[in-house]
Amino acid sequence: MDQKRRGSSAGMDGRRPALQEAAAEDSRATPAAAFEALEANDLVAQVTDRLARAICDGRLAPGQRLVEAALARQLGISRAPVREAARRLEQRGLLVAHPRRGFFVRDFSLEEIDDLYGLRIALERYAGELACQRATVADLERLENQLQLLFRLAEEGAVAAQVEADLRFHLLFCEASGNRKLLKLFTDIAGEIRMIIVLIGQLYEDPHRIAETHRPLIEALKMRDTARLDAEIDHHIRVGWQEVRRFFAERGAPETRDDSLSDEKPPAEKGGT
Amino acid sequence: MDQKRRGSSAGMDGRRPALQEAAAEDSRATPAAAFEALEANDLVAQVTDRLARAICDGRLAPGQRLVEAALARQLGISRAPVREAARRLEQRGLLVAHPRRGFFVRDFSLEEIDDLYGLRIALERYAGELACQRATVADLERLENQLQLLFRLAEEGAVAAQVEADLRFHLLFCEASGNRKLLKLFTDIAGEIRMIIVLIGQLYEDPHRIAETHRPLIEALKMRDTARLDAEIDHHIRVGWQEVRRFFAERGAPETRDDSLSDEKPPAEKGGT
DNA sequence: AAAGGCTAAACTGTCGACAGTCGGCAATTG
DNA sequence: CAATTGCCGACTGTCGACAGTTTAGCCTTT
Repeated sequence: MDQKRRGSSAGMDGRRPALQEAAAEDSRATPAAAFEALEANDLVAQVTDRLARAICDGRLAPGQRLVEAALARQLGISRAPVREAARRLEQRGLLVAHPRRGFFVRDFSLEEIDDLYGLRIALERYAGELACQRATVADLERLENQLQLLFRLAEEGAVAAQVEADLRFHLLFCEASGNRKLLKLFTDIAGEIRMIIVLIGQLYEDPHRIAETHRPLIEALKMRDTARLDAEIDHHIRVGWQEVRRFFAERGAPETRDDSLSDEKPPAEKGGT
Repeated sequence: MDQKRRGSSAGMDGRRPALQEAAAEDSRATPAAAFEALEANDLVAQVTDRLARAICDGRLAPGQRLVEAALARQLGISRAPVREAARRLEQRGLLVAHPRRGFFVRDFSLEEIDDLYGLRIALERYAGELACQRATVADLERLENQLQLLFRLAEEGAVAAQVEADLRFHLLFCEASGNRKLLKLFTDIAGEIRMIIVLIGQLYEDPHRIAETHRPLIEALKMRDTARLDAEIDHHIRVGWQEVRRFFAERGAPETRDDSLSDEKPPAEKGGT
């Protein structure tokens, strides 16, 4: 009876990153179909988005507890949507759920970071391999543009934006692979990477050089040189990995509640995402 | 320290008249799959488990719709846990959620199968690489035992059990990599693979030979021969992939609602999981 | 003053109730 | 007779309410 205004404090905000929002499937009647499909009332999506942003912006510190009821109240909605949103963020790796105790903002141990980056390399290398076979001119163009964007942001000193653009560059790469499942997995991983980078606090020492390190990737892809692209990707990511590792080594390692084995260490150098 | 809880809640009198007559009248949505009511704690986990089993056992056909309320009634619980379980299965790839329309049992298009297997190769190769560096004697032993189990089940002609054991063998492999995140991702993928295999209906033509194809993997790992292991894994999986592909090619391709690009085709031969 | 036990407060897991939405069937129209 | 619009029923998205569990703080005991 009181389907109250969900605008108290939880209005509806803008859209988010979405790569290629394909929503065209209804081409039946309505000739002048020029209306964009609106999907406003999706509380879960909105909450998910907000929380994700808050976490990645560092407004919510790692390890911090999230109380469903409190959040729900702040947003002016019930617990159901909040709960659902939290679940989604959990699967994306931004939150962890402790049964009967609720959700906590994800914190990363050094081991987890290594696991993540190692996996990232494996996935991106595969993406590169596929992209070499399948990438379309449109894909290449998008990548080129993204590269230009990286340079522009570097000039402007827009660090946060550059981190975002950097990640997006890699997503475009995965997209060019044509393997949807791969893109999906990588998207989640990118989310975790983003969080790690933000946690560390800007590590971009030389924005322009960072942007530069992406050029070889496109070059190799353009030449359809699988072997070289493979090597470039491996190197590119390892550089960032070792940079992250350096900053994280001194930071605290959270709950590493059981055994563990770690080896794999990235080479040396310094770099971007 | 958490065994006795929840003394039949619901209301105050603690009675729950639902359930018994549930299946009788309901013959519309969620048909044949007659689930028995459950009663304990952690409902979500139980429901998740049951549904997963039902799906993998083929009791729930691909594309079939799952109605929250109906399921909840059959299980004698409310919709909340069912909903949550469904969400989990969605992220595991066994269900797909259509906004406002509910959950449907996952169906695979040929493209999705290709994406999946391609990804699987990438992941298992990485797992193999790591395992070569880190696998402990205990890991090797577990793998050996699992291999023996495969042979035993082959002898007994326990096809279903062998499929399960086969998948587990590969999981052990990932476990030996020591990369937890990798293991997690692969576990989900294995779930989808399992579903595909079951959908196809037993494809094990020569159980013993299938078991045999796993031996080279252990051999290479024992020798810590990364390159060879890499090649073996690639080959091993591609064999299964092409087998699956053959069976699936004639089957129907479900809703592939958008564009798509597909290339990647596995070599020839025939094989197991 | 520190350790242990007890009580109250804070939360999560579940439930049952609604309202709005989606899909299909049926009456209507040309 | 086929296409279109309106209506009806079936379901999902949300909500508010409880019960049992876990956590935190206070009091008692050694």
